[in-house]
Parts: sequence; C-alpha cells; structure tokens
Amino acid sequence: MAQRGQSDAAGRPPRAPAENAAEITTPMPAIGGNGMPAPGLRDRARAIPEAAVARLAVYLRVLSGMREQAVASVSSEELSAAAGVNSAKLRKDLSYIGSYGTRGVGYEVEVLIDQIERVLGLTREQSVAVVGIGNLGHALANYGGFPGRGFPVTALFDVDPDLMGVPVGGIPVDHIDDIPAVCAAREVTIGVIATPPAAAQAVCDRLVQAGVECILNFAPVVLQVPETVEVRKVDLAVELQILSFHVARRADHAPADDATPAPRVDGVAAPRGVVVRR
Amino acid sequence: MAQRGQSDAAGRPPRAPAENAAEITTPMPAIGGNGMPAPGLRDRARAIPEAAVARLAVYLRVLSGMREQAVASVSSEELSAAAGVNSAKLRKDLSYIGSYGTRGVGYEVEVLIDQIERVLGLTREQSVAVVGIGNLGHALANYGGFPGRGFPVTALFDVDPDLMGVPVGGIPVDHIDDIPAVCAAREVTIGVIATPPAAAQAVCDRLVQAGVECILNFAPVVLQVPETVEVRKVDLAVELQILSFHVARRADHAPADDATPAPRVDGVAAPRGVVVRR
DNA sequence: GCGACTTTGTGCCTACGTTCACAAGCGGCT
DNA sequence: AGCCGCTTGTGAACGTAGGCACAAAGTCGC
Repeated sequence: MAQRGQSDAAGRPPRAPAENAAEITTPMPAIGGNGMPAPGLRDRARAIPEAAVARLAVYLRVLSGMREQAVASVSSEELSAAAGVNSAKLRKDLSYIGSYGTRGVGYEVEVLIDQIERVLGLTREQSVAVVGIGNLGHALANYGGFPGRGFPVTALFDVDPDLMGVPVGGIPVDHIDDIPAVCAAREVTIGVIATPPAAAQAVCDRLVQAGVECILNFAPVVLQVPETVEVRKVDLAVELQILSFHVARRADHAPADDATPAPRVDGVAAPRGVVVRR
Repeated sequence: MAQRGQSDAAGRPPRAPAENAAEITTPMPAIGGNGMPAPGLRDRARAIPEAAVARLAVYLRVLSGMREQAVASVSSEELSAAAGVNSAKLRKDLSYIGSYGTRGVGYEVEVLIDQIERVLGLTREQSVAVVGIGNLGHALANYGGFPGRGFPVTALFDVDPDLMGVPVGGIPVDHIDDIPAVCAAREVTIGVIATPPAAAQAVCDRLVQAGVECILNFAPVVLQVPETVEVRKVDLAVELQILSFHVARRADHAPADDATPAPRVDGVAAPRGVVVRR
C-alpha cells in the first residue's frame, strides 16, 4: 500500500486526529426508530447538536446582560434578535435542554440562565491551565473571569527559565515538565495551548498525560490526541484566510454582477445612520 | 412584562446580525416562487461550502510544511491524515477548486499550494487593522507574518491617549476616531476587533464606515452589521463553555455507563517523536 | 368563567455536509 | 504495446442542521 504510515502523522496508532467539528452527540445508534416521542425529563441532554451548544453559550451571555438590566422575562423573538439567530432556531435550541418557557409569555431570564449553565456544566468550576506564556498566553492569563465567573485560570506553564515563578495575572508560571504534577494537584480540566506550533504537540501530550481531556488549541497545528480527548482549535490564520476568501469572492463576483444591493465601491458601505448609536 | 431589550438589542433595524456560521454560498433565494426561474447553474464554480474553505486553509498549512521539507507530491491519503480529516472529504474539498491531481499518483504539493492560495485570495495581500491594543491586541499585532506571509498588519487603533503614536510590532497606534481615514489610506480590507465588549459595536460601525467588509471579532458581543459585511467571531468564553459541556457530559455519562474504553487516568499519550516526517 | 390572543414546543420538510463506493484515468511493468 | 494496479474525482446515499408552520398551552380581558 501507499508509502504512508511509518513515523509521521500516523506514527501514533492510538490517536485520532482532532477536528473542530468533532462529533458531540454520542454516536447514538439511531435509537430504535424515534419511537420515543415522550419528551420526558428523563431523556437528558442526550443529543444536543454541537452548533446548538455554541449558540446556547451565546444566549447565556445575552441573558446575563439582560439580568444585569433587570429584565425578568424575554420572548424567543427578543432573545433571538439579540443573539443574532432566528426565533425558531432559538426555540429549538432551548427545547434541547428542556421546556422552561411559558406559552403566551416567554422565558424567565433567571430560569433560562440556570438551565443553560447546568447543561453547559458551569455549575461546577473548571480549572484552566494555560501553556505558553507569550503575548497570547499573557492575554489569556489576564482574561481572568471571562464573562463573569466560570473558568478560573489556575496554572500557567512555559519553557522559558526566566519566567519560572513569575506571577502573571496572579498565578506563578511553572515549567512545562511539571504539567502532570501541577495539573493533577489543581484538578485542571481544561488545557489551553498557546505555544509556538513546534511545541504544541509535545505540550498536548503532556496535558493528556496529566489527565486533561479538554483542550483549546491556539497553535496552528493539527493535534493528534486519543479519542477520549476533546480538542477545539482557534486558528487565527484560518480565520483570516476565510475572510480573505470572502474578499476575493466579492472582488471577482460583484463587479460584473449587479446583484449587490448597495454600491460597494469604496464609499460608505453603510446605509444611513450606521454611526454609533448610544 | 417582558420588557424588551430596549436600547441595545433591538434598536438597529437596518442591520443584520452576524453569526459565525454565515452563509457563504450566495444566499440563493431558492424558496418563495420568486421571479428567478433559473435555479442557478452558472454560479457553479463559486459554491465552495464554508466548512470546506476552513479546511482548505488547514491543508494549505500542512502543504506549506511539506514543501519546506522538500516533499514534492502527496496522496490524498497522506495529506488527509496530516490534516486530520478523512481522505474522501479531502478529495471532495479539493475538487471544489478544480482537478489538480494525477490519478494513480497524487497531488503535486506546489500546484496545490498555488491553487489553494488562489482560491483563498492569498495572491494579493490583505491589509489588516487591529483595534484595541490590550493584551490580545498586542498579541495580534505581533503575530505578524502568520504562517509565512499573507496578512500584514498595517494599522492599529485604540482609545488610550497614552498609546497614541506608540509603535507596537512596528506599527504606531492611532486613535479609533481615525479609523475611516487611516483604513482608507492603507487600503485595509480586514478589521480585527480586540476591544472590550462595550466598545465593540462602535468600533465595528467605524470599520464599516471605513469600507471594511470583513471583520474578525474577538469581543464577546454579537455585532450588528449591514449584510454586505462578513463577520467571523472568535469567542473564548464560548469555546471554553463548549469544552465545559463536554466535561459535564462526560462526568454524568461515563461513570454510570461504560462508554469509556480506556482508563482515563494516566493515559498513554506516548510522547515520543512529535516530529513530523520529512 | 370563557374566549381570544400570544408565544412556546415540535413535526415535517428542505438544504447542506459527510461518507461511501466505484468508474475513469494515469504510470509503471512486462 | 498492452495490461495492471493505484489514486483521483464524483454521483449517490446517508445523516444532521435549519426553518416553517401549526397545535398546544397558558395569560389576559371581559
């Protein structure tokens, strides 16, 4: 067979490549025909689509903002508008976590927040370890409380001897060789990789060794991990390239075609009053 | 009661909310009888699924690595393994951009790189402006050349008077009020928002005013933009929450149920050779 | 207490993305 | 030269996600 297979990417048999769009819902062998219409409470968050989970996180943020402004209840129409999705999708997303709305009225902000937090596992804190204390690592370490509470950064790692022990955002930096020990001690559940690409896989391996099963990877590398580990990647270059693709598409698409509703020529692409509202 | 999200959420009629998973293929008004009898055949070549575009960017990076190691040709099997996808998907993705492989042999690395760059619009440089020079902004400004060349950061903005004129990563910081002028002068095509959430929408508005049609948003806010503008968002909190969801699912899923094939404690991550082959 | 109105929750249908499987095409071997 | 085996490119099957539209269910007004 092909000459592939020796030592490279495939050299690690027990691992599976990690893609961002990994399966989230357990394979779920197509249940014996959806014959279980009983939307009982018993049927846990069994099959929430990944895309829905991502949106739930957005809803949660919007809801938190509403709570701060003392909004007590909200309709799917309002919430969906604020979250940038259509209302049917929002209702379906919410239906995945249960029925907490009141027909004819809407949803109670407080209740919805609690339920989304429950489903997202935010009721118990998740310790985060950041590896690679460069520019990005610094930014992440200081990000601190995120949108309120939730993900305390409890460990920082780097290889630079000069950084050892130096506190960043209140946490002293440890050497990456200590990842297993420190992560275990601090019960880290989520590892964030912000190292240069060359070091990413090695760091990832150490995190996995330490028992970390969820990794957020900022390094532009495709990590190889055991299939029990969940990896999400945030890839700057990819994001920019996707945008670049759109620019390109626009460039050799719009000019010839009149379809564009607004004059795109370098002028104000904005219809009136795009100015800051506030 | 349902006091609606007054000022903030619902106040901007002429805008469309931007979601990450935006439509990439032309909107295609398919539904609603409309006056367009032709379903669309000519628009053919331009229908690359967004997901495929994201993967193409990954392939490009992998291919660049291969070129550096003097690999001249590669099969779909090898490339897909290195990119973490299955080979059929890879071939289909490549087929969207044309037929550049040789049956029985594989793809020429050089050719593939050129073609992907062409499709992603990387042949012409895209000027990037970064707004919000905090920790993250610094990191972005210094990120510089990304995976080789491609996206020169040519403008930086902030509101902090102390930063005005201070060079970060070689570029002096300007005031956000100058966004329209500076962006126009430097032909910025991509704007990156790395400001605190409260400032994000205002900054976004200014970028749009300046004619920027592609925005990468790091602020945890749902931006409202005209539909001609493409927004992608990178949301740390959402990513962490998605991972948290996985942790939670695992916690009340695995213990009771078997599911876990391997003992998770101290997995064998086999930290051997992280190296990739030549 | 009852009807009308409002908004949720969801079944169904469409579209999209992924995977499979195989014919077509190409190079190498004999 | 002609056959053989390998790998691409893609049509079709499959599964998932999105959106519409409506019945269910609750509130408010009278």
